[in-house]
Amino acid sequence: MPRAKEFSETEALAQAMEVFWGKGYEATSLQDLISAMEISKSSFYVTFGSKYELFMAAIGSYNETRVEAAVKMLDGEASGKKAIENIFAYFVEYGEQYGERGCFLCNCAVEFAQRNRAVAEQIALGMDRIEDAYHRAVIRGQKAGEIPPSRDARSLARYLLSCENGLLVSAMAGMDQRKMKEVAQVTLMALE
Amino acid sequence: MPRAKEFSETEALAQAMEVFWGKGYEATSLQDLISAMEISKSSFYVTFGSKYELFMAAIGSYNETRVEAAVKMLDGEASGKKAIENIFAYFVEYGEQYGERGCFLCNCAVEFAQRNRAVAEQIALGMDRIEDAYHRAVIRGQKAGEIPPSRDARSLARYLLSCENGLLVSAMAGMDQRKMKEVAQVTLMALE
DNA sequence: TTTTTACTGGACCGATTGGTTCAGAACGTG
DNA sequence: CACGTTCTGAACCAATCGGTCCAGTAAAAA
Repeated sequence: MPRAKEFSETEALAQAMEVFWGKGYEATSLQDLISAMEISKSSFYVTFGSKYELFMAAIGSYNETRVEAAVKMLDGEASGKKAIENIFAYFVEYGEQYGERGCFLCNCAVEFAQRNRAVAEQIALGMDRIEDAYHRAVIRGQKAGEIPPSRDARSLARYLLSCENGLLVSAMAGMDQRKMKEVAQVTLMALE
Repeated sequence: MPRAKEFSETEALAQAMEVFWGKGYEATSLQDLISAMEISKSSFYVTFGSKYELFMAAIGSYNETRVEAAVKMLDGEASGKKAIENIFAYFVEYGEQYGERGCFLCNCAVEFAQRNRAVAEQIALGMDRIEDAYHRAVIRGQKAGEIPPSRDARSLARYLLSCENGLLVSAMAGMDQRKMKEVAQVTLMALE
């Protein structure tokens, strides 16, 4: 009977995602990928089909891990306002890490979205999940009296997502942690 | 004596910028460039040196034209608040155009900034110009009593720049014009 | 007309790109 | 052991990459 698999498909995919995240699609060569994934070229093609297919899977992996983690951060906190403050503090604190490579979805949007509908759809999927999580947090905050109920919750959610994107892109453009903190503070005044 | 130049260097550069802006550095081939610039490969290398040097010049060209135009929009309006509202309205209105390719500086930051200091510096140059223009507009607004003087003008300026970046990236990620308008409205409430 | 420069097209370069194929080693199971 | 499967390394592919070089043409001024 069959020989056992020697590498974890999901682990290799996670490694590939890291490379794509850090370098972008075009700048990532097959060599980069198989080196990071620690599999042979043959295994690569047998398992993942092509560079492009792997890339699509990598976005999926990002949605299932990183996006899901952000959503859980937002849903996990009882106080909606606190949850939003926490996640922005997280982005600022890990600004060095995120500053280096930003948000994978945003990066993909910049590099790809206008030329490739399938990529655009995958991106929209992840973005919508975050927006919905912001929305739930805002509603929670409004019910608890932390956030003025006069504001439209959906608009606020989209605003927060857009600001998050802006903050991470700005970090890539060279904004340091101190300035990011300032910007986050101003951003969150919309919840007052 | 010499034969006259048959193509405008600055025009060709502007064409190249358009291509880089639309496709990014890595995805743009020499063929793409010389087709768009309508010059021969030989003229290309004699005039611009290399793909990389052209790219750097293209960022410079962007700073001198598009960034300068934005700065003039912000400085041109007597009312600081109005100026800021106008430029955000502009980004929303031309969201289709910008949605396709966003802000060139942001795109470069995403693709390049972490790996290349020279590119990062060029980007910072343009970003700083915009930030300063926002700053002047905020100060003007505060002096005119349109914007609460209690707010730190520099923080507000950075916030506005970051939100602008976020808005344009979100547009690339698929946000439509209506939602952009909503987000812009929420963003500008920070000036109340 | 000659000189000087601008410009072009095409041949050519080595390197790298993403991708294919295959013989054979490694290994768990029957 | 033998079978069935997984996995690897290397050889190989056509195409494209950015870049160089040059012979030759076009054009304006001397």
